Amino acid sequence: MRDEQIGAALIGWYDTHARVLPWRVGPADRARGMRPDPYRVWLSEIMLQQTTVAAVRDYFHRFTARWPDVTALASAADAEVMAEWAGLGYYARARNLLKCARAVVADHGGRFPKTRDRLLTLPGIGPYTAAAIAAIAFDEAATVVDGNVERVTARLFAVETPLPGAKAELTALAARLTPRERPGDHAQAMMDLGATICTPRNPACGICPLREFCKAQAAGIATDLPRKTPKAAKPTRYGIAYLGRREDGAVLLERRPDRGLLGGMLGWPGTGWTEADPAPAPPAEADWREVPGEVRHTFTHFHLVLRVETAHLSMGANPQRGHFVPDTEFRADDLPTVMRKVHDLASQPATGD
DNA sequence: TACGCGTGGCA
DNA sequence: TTGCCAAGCGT
Repeated sequence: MRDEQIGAALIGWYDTHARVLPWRVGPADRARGMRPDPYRVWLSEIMLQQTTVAAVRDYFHRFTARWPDVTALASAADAEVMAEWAGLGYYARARNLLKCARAVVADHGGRFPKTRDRLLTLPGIGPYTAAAIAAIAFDEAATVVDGNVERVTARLFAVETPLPGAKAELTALAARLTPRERPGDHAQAMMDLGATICTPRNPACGICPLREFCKAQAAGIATDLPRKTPKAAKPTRYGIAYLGRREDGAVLLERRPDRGLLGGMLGWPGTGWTEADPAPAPPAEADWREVPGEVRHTFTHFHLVLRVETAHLSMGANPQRGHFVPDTEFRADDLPTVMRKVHDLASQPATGD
């Protein structure tokens, strides 16, 4: 009974407070029978994995303008998609995005499968995304569990088990709240609540529609939940990046291997990134000069400090690594952010001292 | 199961 | 400045 009351309070709040988002069909339009486009739901959910709405918005508009449906995306060249994704991070998502689009076209007639279990078989679609697409696009009563739902549920039921160990327990509790009616709106309501009211720090319990049901609020421990097992400290790694420019303005770039860090993306040739001082490894014979300053960047699990060296390369240069990209085709925005920072540092006018 | 995998905003 | 955090997935 209490679970149904919670669901009713949540959906009531959502009907009046739902955020307007480009990939969303609001409750009013939904009531008139409008359905969200599965392609747009899928694309947005992939982009939103571990990524904020603010960061996703422009990327979503560019992708849908350029590739309006899954067939168009499936036909795109790998390099075009990777370049369009540049800056958004977690580049395996972009590689899997293409794999998934091509699988939908090749194996499913260009239409997304409509059930959670079948969506789960597609590249880049895991438990969260499969449930989200099934619920939002196809009205399946799937339980959607992301970081927001974990936090809301942990507080609502005062679960003190630390994450990630509490995942199964929180999923079971979230499943109790999942309704047969409007499961997609319910899922989005849970996530909106977590994003705007039941936030990680300083939750706005005073205006929360679930306040009267919340055990953590009653116990005065809402801010402390969910508990988390502490993470290891990030080490610092060091490397050298080589920005070579030919007489005709072409720059020397290298496509990184599909697996691993920044997989499939363009970057500057360089040394490995190690905790020890890197041994120089220029990609071509030239008079390499160090650029004053350094690039600092932090990845998920380490800090990176990069020295940058530049050189003028002759028209006859035959680099051991990488390939020349003509001046007219090069755009720094096509690079992952750390590589764009290298370009920015090398492009700055000399400071004079 | 635990780790590798980006980036930008915020306190 | 630093660490934490965000609509996870693949291996």
